[in-house]
Amino acid sequence: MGYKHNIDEILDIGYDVLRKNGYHNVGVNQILKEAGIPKGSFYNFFESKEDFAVKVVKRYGETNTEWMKAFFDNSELSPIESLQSFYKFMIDTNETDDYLSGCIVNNMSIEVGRINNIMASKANEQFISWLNILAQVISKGQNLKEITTKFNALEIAEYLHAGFYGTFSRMKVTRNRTYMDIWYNMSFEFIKN
Amino acid sequence: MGYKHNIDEILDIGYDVLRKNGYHNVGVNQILKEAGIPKGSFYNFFESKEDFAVKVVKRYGETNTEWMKAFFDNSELSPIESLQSFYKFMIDTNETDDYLSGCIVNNMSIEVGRINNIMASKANEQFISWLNILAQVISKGQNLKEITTKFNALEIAEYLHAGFYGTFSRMKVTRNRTYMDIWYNMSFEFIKN
DNA sequence: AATTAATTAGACTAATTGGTCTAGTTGAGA
DNA sequence: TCTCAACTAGACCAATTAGTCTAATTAATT
Repeated sequence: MGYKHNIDEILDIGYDVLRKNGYHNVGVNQILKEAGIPKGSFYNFFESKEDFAVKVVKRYGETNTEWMKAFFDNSELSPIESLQSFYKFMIDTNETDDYLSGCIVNNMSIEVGRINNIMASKANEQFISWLNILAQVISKGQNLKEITTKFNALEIAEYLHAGFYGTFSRMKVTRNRTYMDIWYNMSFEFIKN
Repeated sequence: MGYKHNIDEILDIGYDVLRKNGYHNVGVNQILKEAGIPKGSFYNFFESKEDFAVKVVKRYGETNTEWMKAFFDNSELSPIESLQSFYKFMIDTNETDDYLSGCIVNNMSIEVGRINNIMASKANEQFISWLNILAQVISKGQNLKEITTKFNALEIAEYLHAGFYGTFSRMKVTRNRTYMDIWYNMSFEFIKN
């Protein structure tokens, strides 16, 4: 049966709250309220607010890693086409979100990357894990001569995905997808062979 | 003579504090302490903490706009070379800062862009102002056939500069310039004719 | 010299912060 | 069925939050 509350459910709610509002702008009490748990349970599950936030990032990062793996494994498109369809999907997802939240790993990196070593290294971990999946697809595209070989696959992956992060800064203040679409068109024009 | 304290000096100190620590992680009392002013003076000069932060971003943005204008006006390099030297300088600047702070406009966009309309529009204003300067240089480079004409100057400017913002997320958690240098090499390789 | 508005100074406030503590409850294993 | 650790519950705490208020001081204007 288990007890009343479940860590993963709390982490999922925490993901929403932290992604939308950031780290320092959210109090523990707000998390308790949104998750519907008493403080005792929170501190039974997590050592501190920091520990909670790190675990939120970890869970999201790992879930997303699995999702990405499945996405590319199941794709019947060519490598470059599957990459394009991946980023198209990511941009569309942000549209349904009114372009306001962005990516929690990016948000945490910028807000607390400098002042919190544990969060910094956890965010970096997730990013690298995604990067390796992208690099594999890029590598396949290079072998098929779809993608430029001027740079190696991992570099192109980092270029693409961090470039995508740059679009979030613009999106959050312009609140539209204009620049994300420009980024998409230019990036794929540049890396195509 | 004037009074004891000066708004611009407070804003300059505020720039340092907010850039390094973010918005919600800094209290008004900390600003008072670092600037050496009493609370009465702060609330005499600024309506609120938000008003203060917006004015910090405005002042930095405008100062930087002037600096960029002078940088490109005084440059004796060709357009693409002056762009390269500009970004080289920006990367070096972050190195002296131990790669921890980044750009305040980017930081504020990510941390409070979603939840604070005034800050969002002020950050966007500064970004656009920089963008226009970059676009002018890019346009010159396009006329000289140094830079690709596959995309218009403003699009390339936004692509370049927001891409550079993406590098900050990586920098803040990896705390080195590796990815910034990769970004630099790839971006200029891609936009060169 | 008198008046006035701007500025300085910091004590104070109500609300909120992250976190602790104790008491009671639950569920699984012996 | 008994035992014990995990969990639930929320009152409580010291510190901090953004912001207010009143009084004193300063500089410029009349």
